[in-house]
Amino acid sequence: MGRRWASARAGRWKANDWMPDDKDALFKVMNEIGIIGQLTTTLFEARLPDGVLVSHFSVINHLVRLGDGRTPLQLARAFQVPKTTMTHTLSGLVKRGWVTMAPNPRDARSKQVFLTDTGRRFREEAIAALGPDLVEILQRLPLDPATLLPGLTTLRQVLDKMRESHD
Amino acid sequence: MGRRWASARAGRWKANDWMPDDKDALFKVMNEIGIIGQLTTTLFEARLPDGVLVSHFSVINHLVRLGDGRTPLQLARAFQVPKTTMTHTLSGLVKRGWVTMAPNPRDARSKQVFLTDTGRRFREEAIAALGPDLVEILQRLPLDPATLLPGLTTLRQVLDKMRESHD
DNA sequence: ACTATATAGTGCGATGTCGCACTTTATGTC
DNA sequence: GACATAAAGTGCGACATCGCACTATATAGT
Repeated sequence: MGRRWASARAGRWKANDWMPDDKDALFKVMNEIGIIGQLTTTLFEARLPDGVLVSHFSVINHLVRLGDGRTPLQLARAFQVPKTTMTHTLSGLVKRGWVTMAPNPRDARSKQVFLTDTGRRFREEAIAALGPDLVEILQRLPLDPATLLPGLTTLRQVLDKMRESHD
Repeated sequence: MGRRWASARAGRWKANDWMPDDKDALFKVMNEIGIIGQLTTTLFEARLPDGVLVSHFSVINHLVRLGDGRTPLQLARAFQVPKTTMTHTLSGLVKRGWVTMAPNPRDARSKQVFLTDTGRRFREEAIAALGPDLVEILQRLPLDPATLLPGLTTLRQVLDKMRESHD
């Protein structure tokens, strides 16, 4: 299972305790994001079959949306995980019969990942299983999630660019 | 190391592909949040000494901000991790001399976690080490992070409440 | 007081993540 | 074409996370 950890949600912090306002605000934003990401993962994973992780769904979902036939390395890059991790994740998908691996005709070192019908069906069911939770969140949330999206996307793009330029 | 995985950042999705607008927007928000959380963890961990994880910093930071003397279980709850995970994390902190564990005088089953001077110094250094990255993000970010904070906090609170009411 | 149940912490085993090193194949240089 | 270097994928080992089961202690009901 996965990733977790940010600052505990239990405490609201005072600004200017140890940082200027804007750094402090950014730090808090990243904190909240870490916590939300953790809670989201837990929530979603509870709706998936036993032993199936968000990583599995994410790869299948990616292949459905952007097309299969991708190589393992392309997938690893898309998800920002080491190739060994992708190897492991893909082996789980193969074991469950949700994808098949074929040699890549363009490059004998490489492979291609293809979806099976069972794999597509798994995605449909996972999405359906998550639906009620999304509805409940929307009911309780006193704001339109769409208002958050542009800012988050911008932040993600900035972080992505930094990652590229740093390594 | 830790948590990762969301949908790959590589593709922007069309609304109404398979969900009504608001569900789709919420799903995208959670996706972006997952990716940002992952990138943030990677970034921060690169600034920490070898083998030191965000989990270590988070616990120390929590103790500095909200006061030490907490029990391991209180910490586990604050961070939403199983108690076994907290046991493991704390053992790492003890090993590095950043906290000490003492029996809890109020409850002989329990313990209390106390910061050491070295532990406080580690926190200072970690924060200092992260500073330049925060500055760089702020320079590249064409918006004030403070504008994101209220919405994220609200979303986190909703998810927190749901967790409580579900289990 | 006695007993049943709940709680705090931990050891252990299973599994996910990821760095390192290796094999196989591609690419670039001469 | 021969050779050095790079890239794709995987085996292996280290380690983090976490469920299960266990011990020790507290609490509740009688």
